[in-house]
Amino acid sequence: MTPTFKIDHTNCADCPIRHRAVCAHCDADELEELEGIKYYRSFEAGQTIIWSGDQMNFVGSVVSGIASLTQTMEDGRTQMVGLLLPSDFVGRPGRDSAPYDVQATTDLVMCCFRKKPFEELMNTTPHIAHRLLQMTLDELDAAREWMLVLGRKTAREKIASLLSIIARRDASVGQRGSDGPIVFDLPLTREAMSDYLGLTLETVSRQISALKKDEVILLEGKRHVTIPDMGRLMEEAGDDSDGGFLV
Amino acid sequence: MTPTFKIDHTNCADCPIRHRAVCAHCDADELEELEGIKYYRSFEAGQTIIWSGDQMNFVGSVVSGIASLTQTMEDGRTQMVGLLLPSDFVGRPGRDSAPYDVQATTDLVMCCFRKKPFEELMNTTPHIAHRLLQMTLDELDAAREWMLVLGRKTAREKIASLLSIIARRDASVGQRGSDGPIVFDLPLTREAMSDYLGLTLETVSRQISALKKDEVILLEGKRHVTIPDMGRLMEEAGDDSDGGFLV
DNA sequence: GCTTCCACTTGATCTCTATCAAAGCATCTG
DNA sequence: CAGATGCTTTGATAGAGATCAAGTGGAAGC
Repeated sequence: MTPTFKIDHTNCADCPIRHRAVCAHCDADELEELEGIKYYRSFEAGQTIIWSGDQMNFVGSVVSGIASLTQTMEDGRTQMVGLLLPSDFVGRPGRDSAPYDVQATTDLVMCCFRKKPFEELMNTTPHIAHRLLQMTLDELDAAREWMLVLGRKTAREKIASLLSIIARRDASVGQRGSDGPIVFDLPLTREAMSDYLGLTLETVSRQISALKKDEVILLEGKRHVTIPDMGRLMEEAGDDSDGGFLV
Repeated sequence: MTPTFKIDHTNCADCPIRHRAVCAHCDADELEELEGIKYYRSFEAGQTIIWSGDQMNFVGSVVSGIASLTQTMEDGRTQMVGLLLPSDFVGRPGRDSAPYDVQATTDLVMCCFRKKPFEELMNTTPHIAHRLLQMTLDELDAAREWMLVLGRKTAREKIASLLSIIARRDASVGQRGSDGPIVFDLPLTREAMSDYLGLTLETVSRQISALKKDEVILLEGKRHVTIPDMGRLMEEAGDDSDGGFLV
């Protein structure tokens, strides 16, 4: 349901970026110009990539690892407002400063493009502008879906919602549509989850324990999750079985 | 801080649409083509314009009145995910169906464009595509700012946040930057506010009474609000005094 | 004028989640 | 191995907001 542009990845083995991203590898034919302004950056877990208010002189995609967008109040309360998984786009063409902190939640590699030349390219290449609009609409959908989670769901439903997003994005590659169990490692600390869900880390821990006790999920160690029945998890999340499209 | 495109409205008296919208009036020079596919629609308060999942065969701007975007869970819990004030854009170029209900919160007039021709125009007119991207980025910023409100603010802060948005968007026209009191009529019922804020209507009512008792706001009747000190209200909202850019 | 209706207010109580506090359990360090 | 450190779990308690239940007040209709 997601892909707006069908990109053929068969000749693109070393490209980690999936359909939604703007990627020099995938579009080498039409976007050779990007090669010149492209560079890679690595970050360590915990590192802040951009502070809220800073100049942001690049755009880019996540290659590997996880980044988060967070907003912070003066008194220290924080809310994660976006979770960037591999292939997700970061950047605000036409804008100068970042309205939120961007942090590396795990070790992270990004594929960046200098903003100025990227914008020029965008202005002369309708294709890119169009694709960016589609990506931004996707992000907007995800943000709005998440508003329902934050505003109206219980702690237990919030956890189930988060798990089902991560399961779908992280683990389902190669398992699409299968009914079997889904297995993955949680890429977030309990604290990061609490920042995303508008909860405290204690509540996150308690609800995860409860879902485990009720066998909605199986836990090995603290991070290794097995979901025996995805449908059951989505019921717990309060989603209709159809399944959304978050983040 | 908001306008990305400076449009001169001095010769545009009958155009209700402000800087952020795509508007045939304002851009008559370059967008004459739009005239042919433009039409107006009126709705009564309470009417549903689009149901979640429906085909959405137009895009458009709010001319007068207020519309809301809401998501609903199977058990009836609802969350408003967007509030559309005059000049705001509705529509998802490139998408077929709506992911949420669109409702007229007050009597409403919209300026619509048939989607197909609008999209064709968009594909051949980089200017429009570019402007749409900017508008979508604005909406994304607003949605993310609202995630902080939903996830981390107290009921009192939520109400103050909502009042300060409405005050800035609704009443400040012609009062920009002034330090004097701000006066406006609340365009939302207590229930609509509760849907927007992730609260119950009783809590909304109690917190409004509390803000009134503490003289953060003055109330005449149930809807007529005076804000004697905007700075005070924004402190109550937990915003830094700079002031955000919501909705 | 009286009734009805609707949006709103206010009160009493309950419950979920936050808060405060302590302890468990890996991994790393010396 | 002992100790430190970081992430996590669990327990006890408190508090913000939900829920249930009346009641108010203004506008519309008869």
